[in-house]
Amino acid sequence: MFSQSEENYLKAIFHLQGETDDGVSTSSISTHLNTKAASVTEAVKRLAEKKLVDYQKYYGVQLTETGKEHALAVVRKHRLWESFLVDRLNFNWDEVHEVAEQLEHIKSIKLVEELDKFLGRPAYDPHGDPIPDAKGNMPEIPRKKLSQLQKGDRGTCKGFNDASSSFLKYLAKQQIGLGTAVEVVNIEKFDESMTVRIADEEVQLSKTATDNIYVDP
Amino acid sequence: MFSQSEENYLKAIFHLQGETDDGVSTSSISTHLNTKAASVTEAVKRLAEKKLVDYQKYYGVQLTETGKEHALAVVRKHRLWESFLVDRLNFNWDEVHEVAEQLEHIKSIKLVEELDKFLGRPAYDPHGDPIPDAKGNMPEIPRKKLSQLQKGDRGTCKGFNDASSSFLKYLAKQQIGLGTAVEVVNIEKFDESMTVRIADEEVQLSKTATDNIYVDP
DNA sequence: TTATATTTTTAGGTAAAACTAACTATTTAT
DNA sequence: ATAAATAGTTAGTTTTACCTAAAAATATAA
Ligand SMILES: [Mn+2]
Ligand SMILES: [Mn+2]
Ligand SMILES: [Mn+2]
Ligand SMILES: [Mn+2]
Repeated sequence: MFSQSEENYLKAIFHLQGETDDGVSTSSISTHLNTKAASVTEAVKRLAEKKLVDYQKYYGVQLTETGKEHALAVVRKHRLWESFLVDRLNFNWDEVHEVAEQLEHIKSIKLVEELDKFLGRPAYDPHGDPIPDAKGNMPEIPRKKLSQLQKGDRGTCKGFNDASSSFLKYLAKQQIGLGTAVEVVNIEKFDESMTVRIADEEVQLSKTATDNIYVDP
Repeated sequence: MFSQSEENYLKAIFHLQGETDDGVSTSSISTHLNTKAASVTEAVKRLAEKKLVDYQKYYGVQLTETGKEHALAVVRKHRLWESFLVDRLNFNWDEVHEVAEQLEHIKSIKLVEELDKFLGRPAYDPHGDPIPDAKGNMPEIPRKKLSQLQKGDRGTCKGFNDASSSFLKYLAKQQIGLGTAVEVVNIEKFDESMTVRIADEEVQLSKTATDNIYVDP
């Protein structure tokens, strides 16, 4: 149906689209996928041709309904496979993302359905991200970036951006995991770094780090 | 490391090489992979460049030691995934081959090792084919094509060529499976079709069918 | 042993997916 | 409002992987 490259673009656009409803820029896609903006322009033209995105020159792209459906199907597979690797094959949560990047492109509706059943229809992946069901629905969990909290705020870790294994290893070292309670002790003005209390221990977290930690306030 | 296309060529050459030690023809590869001979010529040049095959113009290709190792790694993955699909995900043996054709290209040594462990290190896949171990060793099971038996010979089914789902469905309908005892009742001269006895029932099998059934005489 | 048939390779194309360099449109700052 | 900076597109290449048609080599048959 669609190529791996096309699926990667759809997924990237889906993630970058977030809440806002204005177009996703080619440069943000190129950063996300480690390609060059010129390559993205070509790619989105092909996607527009196939009615997977709406594309307006110089004003970015947006997924069509079909495009979004397919992106969600890929996200579903990615998160199910990550769950499989951690829950059944003894992988650590910090070493599954790369493999899931490959597995998410396997084409077989039956495989996804049976895998989901086999895993007991998990609602969240190992990084706390919700797993869409076969129809593309997923629980809207209220969560913020840790970086959005103010001094004095408390919250519980609900998810982490799993794109980098080194980040997840770093979290493990800091004793931060799903469900960990955090309290913002201080925020440095000049670099937005944060001091947080985790079970009586105080740790320093960079803005880069707090941007990739999701909390339920 | 190697592309899906390259891996498919290596696997095809491995299967076509069989016992004989003369070169595999480009046309046989093209038939096997549903491509054109011209495409194969180009592909084997690339493989020869990478020292995965020895190629002599007009005289076919042979896998190098490295090429064979990699082919066996792909075969190992293919058969492990088929086992996973049948043993754990409720797939039928006749619907796993196509999916395994995709899964065999996933690159992760840990994944293969953990999958193997998870499945209890199976020795055979659902079609009776031996699964190579991590080093590429697999049991040399003595087996012949059913088509090689003579009138009056008996044997036990030890494997089936799983490339076509329709063939496996046909076998199921004829009540032929792994371990089934067969006796050659008659062979027609003109089309080499065979009459075999299976548990008191007599069935007619075409040469195409008997070429794809392996037996232990 | 020559002629014919078959197989294989070469030559020339196409399409996807990437790249760099150059150009153009939009945004921002003066 | 204009100029400079930034972002985005176009043009021209490259590599992989396929194709068809034509040419060349090998195999076979008279
Ligand atoms: Mn992931
Ligand atoms: Mn994840
Ligand atoms: Mn198979
Ligand atoms: Mn098999």
